Amino acid sequence: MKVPRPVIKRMPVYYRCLERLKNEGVKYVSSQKLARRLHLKDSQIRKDLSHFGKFGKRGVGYEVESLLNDITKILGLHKQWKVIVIGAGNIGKAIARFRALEKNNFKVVAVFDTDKRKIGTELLPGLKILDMASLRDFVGREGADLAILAVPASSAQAVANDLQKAGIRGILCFAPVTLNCAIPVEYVDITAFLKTLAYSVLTEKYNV
Amino acid sequence: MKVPRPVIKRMPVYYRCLERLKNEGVKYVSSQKLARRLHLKDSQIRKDLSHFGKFGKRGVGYEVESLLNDITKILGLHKQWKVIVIGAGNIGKAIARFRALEKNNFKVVAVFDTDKRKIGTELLPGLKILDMASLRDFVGREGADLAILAVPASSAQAVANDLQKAGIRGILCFAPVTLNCAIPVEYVDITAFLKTLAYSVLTEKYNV
DNA sequence: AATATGTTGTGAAAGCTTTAACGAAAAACG
DNA sequence: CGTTTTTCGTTAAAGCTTTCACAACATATT
Ligand SMILES: NC(=O)c1ccc[n+]([C@@H]2O[C@H](COP(=O)([O-])OP(=O)(O)OC[C@H]3O[C@@H](n4cnc5c(N)ncnc54)[C@H](O)[C@@H]3O)[C@@H](O)[C@H]2O)c1
Ligand SMILES: NC(=O)c1ccc[n+]([C@@H]2O[C@H](COP(=O)([O-])OP(=O)(O)OC[C@H]3O[C@@H](n4cnc5c(N)ncnc54)[C@H](O)[C@@H]3O)[C@@H](O)[C@H]2O)c1
Repeated sequence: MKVPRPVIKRMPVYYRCLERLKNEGVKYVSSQKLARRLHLKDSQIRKDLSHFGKFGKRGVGYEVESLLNDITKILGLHKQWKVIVIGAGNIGKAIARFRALEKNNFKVVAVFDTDKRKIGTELLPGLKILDMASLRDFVGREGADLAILAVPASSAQAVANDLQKAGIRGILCFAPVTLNCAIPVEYVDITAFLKTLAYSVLTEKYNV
Repeated sequence: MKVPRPVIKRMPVYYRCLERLKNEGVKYVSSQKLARRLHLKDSQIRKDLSHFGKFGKRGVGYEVESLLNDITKILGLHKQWKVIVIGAGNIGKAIARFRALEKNNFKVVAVFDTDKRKIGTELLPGLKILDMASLRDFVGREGADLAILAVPASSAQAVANDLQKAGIRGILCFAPVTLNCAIPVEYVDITAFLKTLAYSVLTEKYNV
């Protein structure tokens, strides 16, 4: 039975909130307390979790650490995902250097570019920028599951095609385009977020 | 009458597709052709646009350039938005250097940080990193509408409070937290996108 | 042991969004 | 000039998601 996409999009939000609670030393949390922190309805949280099983204890709530483990499994974060970054420009470098990814079990194993001046330079100890020409070999040899696409919009579709051929199974796309792909794609169009934000500011009602 | 959020989230997608068509020299486009490019239903595009007015011509479609102008107005992109970036780290610098923002009428007017070693250094010609202590003065004096929040999660809420007090009207938040704010906030939690992507890869059905 | 309080999981209702269907308009064509 | 083709804007239906409401269970209290 298919889980609705809005539910899937909220799971990482629960995850990060539980992680925080765990660090704060909180042992148990109710759907109501979670809801207050996340500006959601408690019934929504319970319904969301019910898609995957029963994790709570009536009268008590959810054990923070065990629910966190359950969500980790649900999202598939108990095994490490190997990630490659395509495009060692502004955004590609920022992400490759972002160490918190590893805490979430996403490991950046390589960065690729076509720019001869960049190829061979070291972004982090042990993380050299590789030639796009070696993409297919690399993925075949070292294995990689996901790709973060940080190239100009004009080359995004071509690169996406290469990624699929190389055996990549999912793409996180920063370029402002809609890709034609047979594998899952998530889009992070930052200018689109700003536009949505601009609209919200313009139409905002006086609230809270 | 309130426009549904899913509609607002699609408007920037229409925008970027029309921009592309304009560059390709296309003069007219039908909802069907747009739908095919964007993997949507034509009826959805027509319905979405109908929330804002009548932009098409029966039997013909939409005039690319004029629809682009209309969407520009709808999203409030005909006037320039002054944007400040908070946190001159990996992601903050990448965004401050991202020139395409200006084409969309978002102008990064300042970058702020608390790190004494960074303050005063120049990120781009004419774009110095300023001291957080001068935030309120700056916003009061120069004016700024939106803030891009690129500080560690641990300080995000405190900074958000400062931003509101300074008069900022909307926040684009890269930190993996849910903020308590009275102004509009959009979240860009990159690890959350990766988690959603991981889930999709795991549960993918063999398709297309 | 009985009562009070708290909280989950879930079925049903309400609310919202997408899709289908079609009349009305615009252009193209013979 | 009437007919055909195309495509919009809109109403209504279908489909999906959120919220409500409550029985069932868990613990604490007296
Ligand atoms: N920088 C940002 O803050 C930002 C924000 C939102 C979106 N984006 C988007 O992210 C993408 C990258 O932006 P950026 O600012 O990092 O650009 P950039 O120009 O700094 O970097 C792009 C990199 O991709 C490389 N490249 C180009 N074609 C390639 C190919 N076919 N294969 C492999 N590598 C290739 C270039 O050599 C360059 O190093 C763009 O699509 C942009 O619209 C960037
Ligand atoms: N780098 C990435 O690719 C990436 C991806 C996803 C999310 N994020 C998130 O974005 C945020 C920033 O990430 P980063 O990698 O750029 O971190 P970073 O450590 O490189 O940069 C953070 C910057 O914020 C500054 N800072 C700290 N406290 C501040 C305060 N109170 N006021 C003003 N400035 C302050 C620091 O001096 C530093 O320059 C984090 O919340 C992170 O989780 C980053």
